[in-house]
Amino acid sequence: MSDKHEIDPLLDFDLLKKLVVGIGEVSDITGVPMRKIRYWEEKGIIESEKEGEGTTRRYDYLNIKKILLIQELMDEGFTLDAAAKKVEARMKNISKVFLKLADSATDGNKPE
Amino acid sequence: MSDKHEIDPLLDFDLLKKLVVGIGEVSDITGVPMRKIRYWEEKGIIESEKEGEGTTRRYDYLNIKKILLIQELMDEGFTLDAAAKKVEARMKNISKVFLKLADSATDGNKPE
DNA sequence: CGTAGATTGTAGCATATTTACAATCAAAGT
DNA sequence: ACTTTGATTGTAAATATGCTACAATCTACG
Repeated sequence: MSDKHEIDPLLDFDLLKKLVVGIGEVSDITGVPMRKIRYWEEKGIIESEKEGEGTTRRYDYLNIKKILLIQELMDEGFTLDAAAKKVEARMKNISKVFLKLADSATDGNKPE
Repeated sequence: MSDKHEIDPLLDFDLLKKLVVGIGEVSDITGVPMRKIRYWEEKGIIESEKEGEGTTRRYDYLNIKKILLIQELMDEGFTLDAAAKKVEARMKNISKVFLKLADSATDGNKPE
């Protein structure tokens, strides 16, 4: 009992967590140019994961969400740093929800 | 009222729907070799989306889930075709759940 | 051994991404 | 007008990733 996989979860968060896309996709999805995404990264605002050593950037759900939020705030007139700071706060909640869902999906059922 | 974005959804399904990854990522995520994925595709079992004309394959959550399920069944001894058929049935439910969540997230709140 | 189903290997070419250096552009200050 | 600062963009050369089309391999079964 409690093998690798329980039954069908409603949604496979284990899989969703692993979905990481390249910078081109992020650009397509968010409408933010690749070049700008790299720039934000240079400034330490975004942090993509790199698999091996000199490989390419990968972005997960949370990264992409963050990019979307920053862009929204800048459209409203915030500076990059201000937007980043504001988003940073919201990301804490967003991450918490996402990771919590992901975790509870992983261990199946836990009383406490 | 009812602009582009409502408030924070718990999860941004609109974004999740758009997450499509390259074949290399799928291979990393699922453990199924790229070559095999392409083979299954040749046989019509998997259908990746191609953006433009001669561009590269993209796989979304549902595609990847399907690949995982087929691999599981084959590990249990099913033939490729049998596994594909069996999975096809399960995918209907899985898709329904996913797309339903995605849709209800998109229109925010709809009585009927 | 022969056959069918399943998978793998690889060459040659096409597309995507990276890094690094530099240029641009708008708004604010003096 | 000139300069500064923050934000963004352009691009070349190298590396990484992916595509197609060919053929080869491997296993189970009669």
